Amino acid sequence: MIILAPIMTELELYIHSSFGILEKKELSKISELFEYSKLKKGDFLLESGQKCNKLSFIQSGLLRMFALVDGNEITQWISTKGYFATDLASFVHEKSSRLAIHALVDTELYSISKENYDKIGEIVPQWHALEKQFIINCFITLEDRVFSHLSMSAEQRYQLFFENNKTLFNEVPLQYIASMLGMTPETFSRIRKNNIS
Amino acid sequence: MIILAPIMTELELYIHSSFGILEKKELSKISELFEYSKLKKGDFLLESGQKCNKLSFIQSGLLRMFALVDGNEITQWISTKGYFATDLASFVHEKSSRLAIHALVDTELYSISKENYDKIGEIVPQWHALEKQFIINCFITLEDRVFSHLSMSAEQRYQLFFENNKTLFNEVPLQYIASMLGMTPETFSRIRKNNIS
DNA sequence: TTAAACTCTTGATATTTGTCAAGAGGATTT
DNA sequence: AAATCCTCTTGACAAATATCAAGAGTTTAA
Repeated sequence: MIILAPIMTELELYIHSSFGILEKKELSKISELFEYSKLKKGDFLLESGQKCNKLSFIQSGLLRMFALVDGNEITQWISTKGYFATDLASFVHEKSSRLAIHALVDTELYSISKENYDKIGEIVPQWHALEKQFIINCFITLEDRVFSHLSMSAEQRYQLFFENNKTLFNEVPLQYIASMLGMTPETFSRIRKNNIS
Repeated sequence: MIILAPIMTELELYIHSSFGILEKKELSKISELFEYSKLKKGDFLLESGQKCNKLSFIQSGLLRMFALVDGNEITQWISTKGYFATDLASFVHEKSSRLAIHALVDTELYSISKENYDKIGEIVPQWHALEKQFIINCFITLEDRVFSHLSMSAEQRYQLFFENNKTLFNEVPLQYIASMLGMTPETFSRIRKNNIS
């Protein structure tokens, strides 16, 4: 892969903010492991039932992960620029995915195969520590999310999420956010009416 | 710490099943990093607001993690023999804990400090791989749990959990399981009445 | 071994949230 | 520019779940 300015920016930013500056040589070695691709709005990165054999770093755009349950789309998560997207269970255990991933807008990705992913740690030993930190943070985020379902009403979940993700509300269909928060679009709409601000 | 038979059994079992047999010397070095302790039923391993500065391996017994919200105890999780218990957010980021952890029955623990925990990887390099695997599995478990709140009714969550955790139902007050599944004890009781088996 | 404290259940009722149906406004396509 | 599809809203109603209150068994503690 040719090292493009964009990936240097986003990925570098990510790595830099995590464990400082790397040798240019190392950074280029890492970025060579990734493959650039584009998705048009609506394109699928992963279809339900497939094996998710790559991890994708979002250079720009938005991805939605969802599953089909009884004819209803359940939105698990929406991933934004600067984050990774994958079905971790499928990626790690090489089993078919319950989730589909599609692009909510035109999206640029840098994707890495499982095989290449394992090479990162060989190139940059600090990677393992970063990776661990990253997964732990994902874990904590999910723990908070479970907690919100145990202790909060739909309205409270809405308010908390709105405070922390205001920009997302202008970027994606609200029905997806509703689903992600565990409520119907109708309930979501009514809650919004009571929270005009 | 003197290496007792019990920790050899449970911890060894855990490590063995994960990455095979270690040199006895290494295993003993690891277990020396842990400290044995006992909790009586009702004793607290961690009180809400404290920093959780250790990770505890449960040799025997049961621990419940919960938070107090508006005077209601929200049970986040119940940990059993052979698993670790900690407030990961507090342990990793050294901030005060939202959760309290107490013993539901007399419980034996092997606890390790953050400082000593980091030494494990120095003694057994494979530890990092195991640790990563472990955290990922926890992540996947939580992801499934979130999914259950997005796509399932209280009754379905009950049924799923019951199928996978039948023994727990005879070991702990059911109200804790109800809370952990995100419903009141009354709803839980009514669901059980409809699921006599 | 009695009293107190838990734990679970059940009923009556209130609240929250979902379902169904219809329509308005925007965006996209032809 | 019209037709079509999306997206969001709203209303009426239904279903799921919570709340409150009381009571019956159990367990725990004095």
